[in-house]
Amino acid sequence: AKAYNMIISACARASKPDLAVQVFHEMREAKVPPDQFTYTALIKMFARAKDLAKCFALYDEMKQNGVKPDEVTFNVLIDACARNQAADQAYEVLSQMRQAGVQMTLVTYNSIIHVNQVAGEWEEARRLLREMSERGIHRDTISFSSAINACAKDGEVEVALSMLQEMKASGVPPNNYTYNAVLSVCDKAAQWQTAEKIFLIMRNEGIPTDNFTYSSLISAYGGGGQWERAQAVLEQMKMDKVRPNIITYNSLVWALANSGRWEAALQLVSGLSDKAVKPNNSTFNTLIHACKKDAQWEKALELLQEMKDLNVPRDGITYSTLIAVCGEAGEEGRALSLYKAMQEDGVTSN
RNA sequence: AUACCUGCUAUACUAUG
Repeated sequence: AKAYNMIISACARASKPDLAVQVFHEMREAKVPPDQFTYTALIKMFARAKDLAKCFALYDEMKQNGVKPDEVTFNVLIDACARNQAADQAYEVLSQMRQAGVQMTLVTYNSIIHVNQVAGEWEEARRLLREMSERGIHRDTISFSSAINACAKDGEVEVALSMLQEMKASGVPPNNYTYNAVLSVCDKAAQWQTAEKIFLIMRNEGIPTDNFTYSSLISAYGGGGQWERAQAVLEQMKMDKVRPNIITYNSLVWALANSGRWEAALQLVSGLSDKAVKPNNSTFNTLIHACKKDAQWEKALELLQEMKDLNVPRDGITYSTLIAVCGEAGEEGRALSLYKAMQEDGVTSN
């Protein structure tokens, strides 16, 4: 079975699910019984493809064939639920894991905390951190980073900061994921001053900063209308030798737009043509939304044309934003014709 | 070698909500 498993994993890694399934069938025809590794690898593959139904079908098949799901199988199933934002199903898997007498490991806890993160359940995440400690399960950087992320949805900065503090007090080293998570919480909580403070601490501690760091910081500034500080971050990045990517630029475009500086936002994007970074769907959607200010509906339609010219994909957000811009500008007729244009463009609304 | 040796976990951008 090991040889087949290796092939299946290789197919999964290469994102060739059909091939992996084919090998799986050949395995059965060759009368080689699949084992835990086989099923778990396949479940993981469908987890990544966000096909929860297939994950559970394999899980059922596995049990029917008398292959006992082990701790890794359950962890992968929990991860599959997290990726599909199916918190309830994740908890159901957890209870089946208990019923099967399989012990929860560090990764199980981390995966469940990730589920809490997706669901924004910071209280549950905090409880699990405590439970791990009580049960003598070593908590690692991922445990705390995920728990901090669980605070993002509700913007619970105080809780996130206390988790960071406890982490340090427990001797668990924060890394860039940890600090980026804290920055993300500050962003969601609209606390750019706290974000700035955290960023400085991060650098003082010698934690490497990356594009996630800067884009979160830029968004936090943008949320507070601090477009000048947001712009300054881009300069800081150059000094720090971190190359901005399209998301970083999009964050700045959004920060400028949200600060009422739509002209600067447009200028920033035109300036991208010299760089290796190409504007994408989000870039344009943000710019189109920025046209709401001052009823710039003509500019918005120009941007739509530019998207087509540059082969930037349009989506439902593009058109619903355009319709809103035209509608608010008193151009109801255009708003209506945009709906038709959307269908002609092959974009389905939802 | 308590590493590697078939399977598991965390972070950033856009409209509406």
